[in-house]
Order: sequence, then structure tokens, then C-alpha cells
Amino acid sequence: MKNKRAENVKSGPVTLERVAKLAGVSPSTVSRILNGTAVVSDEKRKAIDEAIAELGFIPNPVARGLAGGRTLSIGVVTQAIDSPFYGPALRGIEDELDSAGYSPLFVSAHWNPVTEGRCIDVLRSRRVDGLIVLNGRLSDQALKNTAKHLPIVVTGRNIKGAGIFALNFDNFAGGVLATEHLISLGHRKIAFISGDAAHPDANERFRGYTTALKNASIPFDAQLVVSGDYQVDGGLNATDQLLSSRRKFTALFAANDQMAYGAALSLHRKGLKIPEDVSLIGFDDLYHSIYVAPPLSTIHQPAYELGRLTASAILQMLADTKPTAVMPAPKLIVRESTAKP
Amino acid sequence: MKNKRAENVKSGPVTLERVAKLAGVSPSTVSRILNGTAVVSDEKRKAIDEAIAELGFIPNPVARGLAGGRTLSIGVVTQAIDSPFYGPALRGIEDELDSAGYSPLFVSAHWNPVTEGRCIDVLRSRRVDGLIVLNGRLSDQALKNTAKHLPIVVTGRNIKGAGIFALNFDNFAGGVLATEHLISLGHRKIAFISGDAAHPDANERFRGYTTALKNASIPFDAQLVVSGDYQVDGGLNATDQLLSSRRKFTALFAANDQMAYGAALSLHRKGLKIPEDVSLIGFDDLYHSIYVAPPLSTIHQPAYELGRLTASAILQMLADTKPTAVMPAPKLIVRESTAKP
DNA sequence: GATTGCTATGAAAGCGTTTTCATGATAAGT
DNA sequence: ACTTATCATGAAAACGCTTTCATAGCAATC
Repeated sequence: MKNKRAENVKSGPVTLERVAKLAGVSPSTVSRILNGTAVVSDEKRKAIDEAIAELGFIPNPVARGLAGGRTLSIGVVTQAIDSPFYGPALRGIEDELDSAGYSPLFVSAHWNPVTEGRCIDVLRSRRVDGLIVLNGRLSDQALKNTAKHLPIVVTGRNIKGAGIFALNFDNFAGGVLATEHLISLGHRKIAFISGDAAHPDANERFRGYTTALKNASIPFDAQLVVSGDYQVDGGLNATDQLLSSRRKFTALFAANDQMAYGAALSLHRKGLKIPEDVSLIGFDDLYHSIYVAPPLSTIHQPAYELGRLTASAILQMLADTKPTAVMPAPKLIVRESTAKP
Repeated sequence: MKNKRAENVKSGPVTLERVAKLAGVSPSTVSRILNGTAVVSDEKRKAIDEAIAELGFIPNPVARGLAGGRTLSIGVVTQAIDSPFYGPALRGIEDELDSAGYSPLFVSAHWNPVTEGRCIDVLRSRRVDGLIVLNGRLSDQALKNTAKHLPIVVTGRNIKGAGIFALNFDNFAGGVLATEHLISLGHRKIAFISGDAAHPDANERFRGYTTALKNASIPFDAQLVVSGDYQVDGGLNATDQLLSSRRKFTALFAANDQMAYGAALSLHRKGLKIPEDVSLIGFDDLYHSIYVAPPLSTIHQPAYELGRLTASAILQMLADTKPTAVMPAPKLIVRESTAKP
């Protein structure tokens, strides 16, 4: 509809110049109003506002990007666009940026530092105003270097530096929480499926597990720990392995929900019931975890919230404010997959 | 590394003009080489290639977008960036576009036609070269209108027109396939959980169900059909409802996997075993369906493939070729959730 | 009342490309 | 050999903004 009206006035795209002409001012003045970069008399402001409404003018972000160096877009480096864990985070980023008039530019690095570097190059060539890197694989140094050119918010690591803001979840505390939950139910033989050791998160969660055991004076049994890869298959195989080792355990802590799903399947196949025969707890609280049978006890990671926080942090950095975002503490979610032994 | 070398030559960003100067030619000539828009003597071509390598020049897509009107980016309208079904499709799009030097711009319309319209406005203002609309909610007419300005590929509907290409999955055939599978196992009392009636897909699947029943001379029983909403919760509630109606059924066909998950949970809660007490089949073949307990029989939808196909179609349209993409036929995947009654 | 200092505005110069237009050189046609 | 068509190339004009620079107008200062 707007377009139709605009085309009444004069054909062709609605540009800032057209607005200026209609309002009887210079393009500079219109630009100043748009960006709030200078004081403009009320009289002209009004004329311009009207002209903008009249024409249905929308500034062209491409031209803005060229001229001003700001594109109102934020590069988001994720590992896989369809990751069940990061999905909600992306949505959070989208929502937060959207309400500020920014657009996200998503790229997937597929857990590969080289790809990740290329992704960042692409984003920079597209002149994004800032960068969000979700659990990247690049070295701290590499990040610091790019931070010289544009502000960065990273998750999943602790790093300090000019132009960098880190937002990290307390995986250690989460690991403790999950393990303590099992212990408090009366479990003593608690198996653990670890995540990909390349993930710092995974190690932290493991450390939480061992620490909680120690706190409860339960001897650590290396035979009860088997390594997964954060994928469903990994959890499945790990559990098979655990089961065939014939080492007894009454509870199983998988370092993420996906592996817990795999574990559940493995147990199901062996005719073992959750939680009657084995208690199972995961980590992350994926969307589906409420709905698997039985609903999975887990540690909640606020992925959507995380997305919003990273986005608001980058926005604050762009506004030259110190980011204030702080990650919520891990939370234990007890559902139906854990019970007394 | 490249940057360092570039900065040796002369500080500041590496522009096409710098390349031209270094190669001893005019910017126009460099541009022509870059775009292959004119014949250039081998001699100059070589000099330019060297200069480009020397400086590590990367054309600025923003400037290109302004000057040439092509941004090498494709707008992708999805309903939710974190949808388990569309996730793989997005990845497919990303992969396909990436290999052609294009970037996707993802936006989520959240199943709202108004939002969807706004999304398209944003994408157009960002001067995307083409549009992919995954199961959009906008009217055919609205799409045809935008197709006047830029090529569009849509999924989930049949629509023909200049600048529009539709890629549709045969939901009807899928519905028939799933139902026939249950019938061939010996089931006669087959319940159906329908999807959101606003989805054309959902209706097609339902039509497949009724048609297969008719073909097998099984009377249609309206009491065995209950409506869901394509969400897990919907499947859960629908199954609860079905169960409490005390109408007997030995098999359950959920119009998508998510609702099947919900159904599985409901059955689990009531102490009913899959497939011993009830056979369960879904539709979509989400990633997780292999891993739920028991692994879910379903109709495979090639989401990743779909993504690649839409992307390659839009690329073909941009190259003024008629898109050749054709959707694979639905495929029955038999796993462990279906068995003889 | 003359000088100084702001302030609101416009003119014009970018931003880094593509593309049109013009031109001199070379090849072709008679 | 002289005009005409073809071709590679450069100059310059867009593209739609932002931002610097210049200036006219006006209030403040001594």
C-alpha cells in the first residue's frame, strides 16, 4: 500500500533525496534527523517527518553501509545452524537484534577453526558492525586480533580484552548440581558419559562430577567413566560399552542431553527401565527433553536467554556502553528419569 | 596473513582502485575482469590477477550492492530459525549458496503473515538478489507481487507465475504410504492425529490417510481422528483424548514426528507399550526419530536436500536458467515403533 | 558597535563498486 | 587508400547514503 502512494508522487525508488526535495530541505538535514546526529529546528523536522511518511521512505541499509560504515547487521558465528542446542540461542539473538533494528547474519563454522576463520572473513567483508561467536574454535589470540577491528561477544570461554566481551555458563557448577542430585537420591555407583574433550565445557562438567563425588566421599571409579562426543550416537555407544563392561551402576550422568537420549535408547534396547533400573540425567535441557519418555531430568541451560544476552551485549558495545549481561546460574530440572535406586 | 601483506603496500583498505593502480589499468577494467563482463587482453588480465593476489583484494559486497544492485545474498524466510524440521533445510541452503559465493539472510516469520510481510520488506531493503520462502503464510497473490521485483522459490504450495518456482513435497502420497504400512501389518483400527489445518500439508496428509483406508475398504471412523497442532504438546493431548474416549485402536498415525513424540509420551504414561500395545508412525523423519525409544517409523522428508534444491533453484533463476529441481518422492522408513497388532 | 563564538543548514566530497559513454586503435570492406 | 564497423579501454557518472567543510545568521562579550 505504502508503495502505491509513494509511486504517486514520482516513480522510481524512494530515496533520501526525494524526501529532502519534498520537505524543501537538503539531504544532509534529512540524514541528520534519521541518525540524530545534530539538532534540527522543529519546523524542518516536522516537514521531514511528514515527507518520510508521505513517501513511505525506508533508508537503504546498503547505501548506509557504504557511506557510514555501519550496516546495522551483526555477524553470528555458530557451529551448525540446525544445532538443537544453539537453535534457541539464534532465535534469542534474532529477537533482540530485531527490536533494535539490526539484522543477524548467520554462518556455520562446523567446529572447524579454518572454516571459522573464513566465516569471519566473509562477515567482515560484508561489513557487519559486530560479531557474536558462539562457542568458537578459534584461538583467543585470533579473536583478539579481529576484536581490534570490530566488537566481539563470545560464549563458552573466558577471555578479556579490548573490544571483547565473554559470556560464560558455569558448567562446573552444573556438573556438581547434577551429580549431587543423584547422590541425594541415594545413588553411589554413578556412571558418567563425558563430552568431546575438545570442548572446554565438557571438561568442566566432568570436573563438576568428580568434585561432587569427592565432596560426598564417594570413591571415583574410572571404569564408570566413558567418553562420548556430545552426539546421540556417542551416548548410545558409550552406554552399550558401559553395560557390556558389567560394572554395576544405578545412575548415569550424560554430559549433554543428546547423549542422554542415546543412553536412553541403549537402556531401552537392553530391557532396562528408566528410572527403575537406572536413573538418567542429562545436561542442557533441550526442548525435547520434556517430551522424551520418560521426561529427562537435566541441568537447564538458558539458550534463548543466552542469545538475547549476547545480542544485547554487542548492542551495548556498539553504543559504547560496557555490557552488563550476566549469565544466569545453572538450574537443576528434576523430571521423571531420576529416582531412588 | 593476507592482511599483513596488503598493508605492506600501502595502508588502508584494499580497494579495487588500489588494484587498478598497481596493475596499471583503470578501475573499470578490473571490474570487468571480476565480473567477466567484457573481454580483456591477456596481458592486462595477468597484471590484474597478480595485483589482486599481491594485495589480497576481496571485493566489497556492500559497494557492489549499491553500484550493481546485486548483493550476492539470498533472503530466506523461515517460520522459526530453530525449527527441528527446517533446521536441516537451512543448512542445505547455506551449503548450496556458500559454494556459489552467495550468503543466506535468514529471517523468522513465526507463522504470522504480517510478520512475514515485514520480513520480506527487510530483506528487500537489504537488496537481496532472490528470495526463498519456506512454507510461508502469505497469499499467493502477495508472493506474485514481490516476484515482480525479484525471483522467488517457495515450498509447501503449488503456485505458478513469472519469477516464481514452487517445490513441493507429496504429502498426500506420504500419508497413503504411512497408512498402508499400518494396514499391511494387519491394523484395522488406525487412529490419526491431524496437524494444524492452516497448513495445506496437514490436510494432504489427512487425505492420504482416508484414501488409504478407503482403498483397503476400511470404514472411516471420525472418532479415531483428533486434531493436533504439529507440536509435541498437541500430540500428547490428542493421544490423551483418544485414550480417554475408550475407542479401541491398535495403531496411531501422527501427522508429524513431533506429535508422535507427544503420543509416545502419552502412551508411556498410561503404561502402554510401543509397538506391542499400539503401533506408532510419524511423518517427517526428524533427526531425533532414529533415537527415540523405540526408534520411530515414519515418512522421510529430505529436509536438507530440500534446502539444497531450493537454493540451487534460486541460483538457476538468477542465472536466467529454468530451475530443474524436482522433489524426491516420499519414502517409508520402518523402524521399531510399528509391528503387527 | 565591533569582535568573537555558536548554531542550524546546505554544498559537496566521499564510500567502493558497476555501468554507460566516449575514444583511439585495429580490422574489415570496397 | 579511405570509410566504416569492431574492439579494448579509460573517464566519469551513477548507486543512496554519511560526514566534513563552509557559511549565514544570531547571540554573547568587552
